[in-house]
Amino acid sequence: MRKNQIRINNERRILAAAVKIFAGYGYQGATMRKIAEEAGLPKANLHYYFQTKEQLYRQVLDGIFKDWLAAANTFDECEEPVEALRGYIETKMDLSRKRPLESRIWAEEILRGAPLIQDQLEQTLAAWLDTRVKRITDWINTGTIQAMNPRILMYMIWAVTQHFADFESQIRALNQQQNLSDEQFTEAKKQVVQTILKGIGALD
Amino acid sequence: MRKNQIRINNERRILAAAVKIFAGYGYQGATMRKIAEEAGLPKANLHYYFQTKEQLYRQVLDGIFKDWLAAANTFDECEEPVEALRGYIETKMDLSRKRPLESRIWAEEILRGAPLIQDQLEQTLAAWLDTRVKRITDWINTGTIQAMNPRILMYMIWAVTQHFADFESQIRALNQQQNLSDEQFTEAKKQVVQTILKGIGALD
DNA sequence: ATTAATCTTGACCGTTCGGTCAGGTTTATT
DNA sequence: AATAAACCTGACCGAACGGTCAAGATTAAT
Repeated sequence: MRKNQIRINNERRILAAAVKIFAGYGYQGATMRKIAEEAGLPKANLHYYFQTKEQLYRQVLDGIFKDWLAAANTFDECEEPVEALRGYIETKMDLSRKRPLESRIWAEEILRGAPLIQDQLEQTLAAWLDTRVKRITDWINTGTIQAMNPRILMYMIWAVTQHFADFESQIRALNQQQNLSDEQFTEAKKQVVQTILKGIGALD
Repeated sequence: MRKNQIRINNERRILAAAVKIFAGYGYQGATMRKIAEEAGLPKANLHYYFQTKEQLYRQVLDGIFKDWLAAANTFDECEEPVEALRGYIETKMDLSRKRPLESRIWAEEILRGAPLIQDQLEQTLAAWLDTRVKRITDWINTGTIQAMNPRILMYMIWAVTQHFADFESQIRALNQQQNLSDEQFTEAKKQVVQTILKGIGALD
């Protein structure tokens, strides 16, 4: 069932254009015309590969969701809480840095009440979170880290790491109209890791 | 220059409806028809009080911005860093709890690159932040709290506190399809305060 | 009671939206 | 070389958008 190369190429081009436009304008603000222009294809051609705007948007969301879950590898690979959490926070921060558009699309979807991905949240993401909550609970029970609500810890990590992508324009306005430099971002990453790990009693 | 009571009432009704609709659908997804329906007025009447959709949206944003800055009072009134930061974090958390719609409108505006409020961010908010950064720097210089980048601390506080409003639908999906109860929210607030204050070495 | 100012609204306008389709072109198969 | 399958696209469609306006209703001022 190998797909034709033409189809592969064009679907990729359209998806890449769709990420840019959906991130820049939101689902409602994005138009098939703009996406077609960005992709360098006539609008009717988009509808040949993706029947509707919603289907195109769903495929974009699916790709983001996969990356999102894949970022958890570091978390699972490490035995010790400090290493696991540090790795996970750093991976999420790097993801925010390298793929801010995807983060913003995700954020907007959640902001609107997650109309298209509620099932994925309730099924896949909930199961994903449960597994990690169990690991953290084990650490707490063995006295490796202090007692706390693991879910709230995860919410805090998500909030902070994604903030650097989602609120990039606010941070830029507060940083002399300049995006964070690599040095500034590295400093931020370090401070975020330090504050959270120390905040839960895993450091010092 | 007292405004007529009719005008006062209708402007208030329209603004309240606009907050609901803009928060629920985003700027592009919100329509004057929906806002009019929510307000219980004919669409043409909206245009009598607010010439354009953008002007209505601007007034909504202005109101949010004022609340946003007003939340800083606790921060300024306290001498000690622990009290000041705890008060500010708790106030922002309570704001997220009580006015999630406004938080979401703000978040969406920033997400889209802050096209309408860039000036306010660069002027008013930047000045506001500078003042607080100076206070935190003083605390650091007098050894009351450990060395760190105060701006990053503020970004972390904003990220976490607003997350509970902006990502409410995600948190709900991960909490047995139930919004956080008052007890759960109180626990979250406590843990957020604890983690951040301990994380910057202001506790223990 | 009269006038002026303010408020109300159904009907309408040009534009843009997502989506369709017929008919032509290119590519793959034999 | 012939046929089939896949791909391409300009022109078009009905619906919904933000916004306008003239004419009537209500309120305020004298």
